[in-house]
Amino acid sequence: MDIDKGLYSRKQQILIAGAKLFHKKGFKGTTLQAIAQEIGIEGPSLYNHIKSKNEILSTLLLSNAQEFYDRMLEIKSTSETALQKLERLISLHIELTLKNPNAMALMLNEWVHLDAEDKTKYVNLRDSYDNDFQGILAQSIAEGDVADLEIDLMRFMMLSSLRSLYAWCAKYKNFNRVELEVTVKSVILNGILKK
Amino acid sequence: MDIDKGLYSRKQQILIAGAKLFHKKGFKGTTLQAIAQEIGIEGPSLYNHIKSKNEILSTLLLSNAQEFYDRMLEIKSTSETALQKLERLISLHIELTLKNPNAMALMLNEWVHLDAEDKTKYVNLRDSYDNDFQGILAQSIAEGDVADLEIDLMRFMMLSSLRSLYAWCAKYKNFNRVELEVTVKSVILNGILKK
DNA sequence: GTCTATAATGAGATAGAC
DNA sequence: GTCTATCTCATTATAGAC
Repeated sequence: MDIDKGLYSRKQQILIAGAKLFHKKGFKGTTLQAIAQEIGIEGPSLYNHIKSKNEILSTLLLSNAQEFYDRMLEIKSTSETALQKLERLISLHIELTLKNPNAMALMLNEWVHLDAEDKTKYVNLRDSYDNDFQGILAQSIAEGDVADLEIDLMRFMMLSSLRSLYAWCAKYKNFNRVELEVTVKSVILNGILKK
Repeated sequence: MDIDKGLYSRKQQILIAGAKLFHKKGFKGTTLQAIAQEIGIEGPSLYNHIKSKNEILSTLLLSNAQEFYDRMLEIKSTSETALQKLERLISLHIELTLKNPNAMALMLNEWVHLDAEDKTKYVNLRDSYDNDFQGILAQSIAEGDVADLEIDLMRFMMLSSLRSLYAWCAKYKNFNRVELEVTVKSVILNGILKK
């Protein structure tokens, strides 16, 4: 029983415990009994709050994917340069990683266990995000700020390191957030070589 | 039955099929029946070649982790500059990714399902590799080639994008390998900004 | 070495009392 | 809303014939 009962509704407690355990042991490796125990009730009691084990996963994944996509639309619609938008996207990843580290981990792998309908929704949201990300990257090449390299690969490498940041934050807990943002931006934009 | 019987021993066929299915559906989401079907036999027949389902996973993970570490020791022991060693490490990741894409995917996540003893071995190999990688990075900072930023984070971002490359290769099958290496090195070393 | 039959276990989900 | 008891099914692994 690790989760404060006073602050969160049972449903929220289940989602928090689910994210933590799905991250630690995988969706298939996590039992409902384990989730229930984490919040101090018995397994079958969960069914007063959820419809199925899969519902926990899909709620976590779809809400986070939706949040990423909503924020992308916001950033896309500003009148900044594409490079400024890229910097905002880096900040966005860091912001949402700090807010929801366990969910970030799930978004990399556990979506394969969604059932068909939710998987389609999830993949569509993710693909739309990736597409828009690449569109902004293309624009920043056109604007002369970014190097004209294989764009799929650039987008892929940027998103790979951004999407893995949850693991770094979990390991080095005493980092300074501002310094984290500055360093991540520098590594992505300028590379590791000394100028 | 996707795997040519003539070229590989049954044990090898099982490992190839296991890697493919563990990657696609996760270790816990893959049944022995599915692995058996992939090579054209029945589930229980697998036990003529393996001791348990877990043995398939541990063989895959430990042999690949060992190969990474052996190659690291080779590279470490050369008399090149640290920066040249970093470039060799980037090439190493690409080489092993192309040789064994499914195993690369497993190394990111599925190791959590190893049983205690193998998990310890695996984590030790991985940590040793990461340590040596960071040591070379530190040396290249000392040699004045690499920027003196938060070194844990630089190492982490480099390895995150290198370890995810299997997914890019799977999606863009018609890439040129030389161009891939050149682009990856450029993005990591010089960043995405136009010079 | 492969098969069919089956044991043994574990986990998602439901029923019904409180 | 939570509990205990139970159903049901899937899956790992074994036994023993061929």
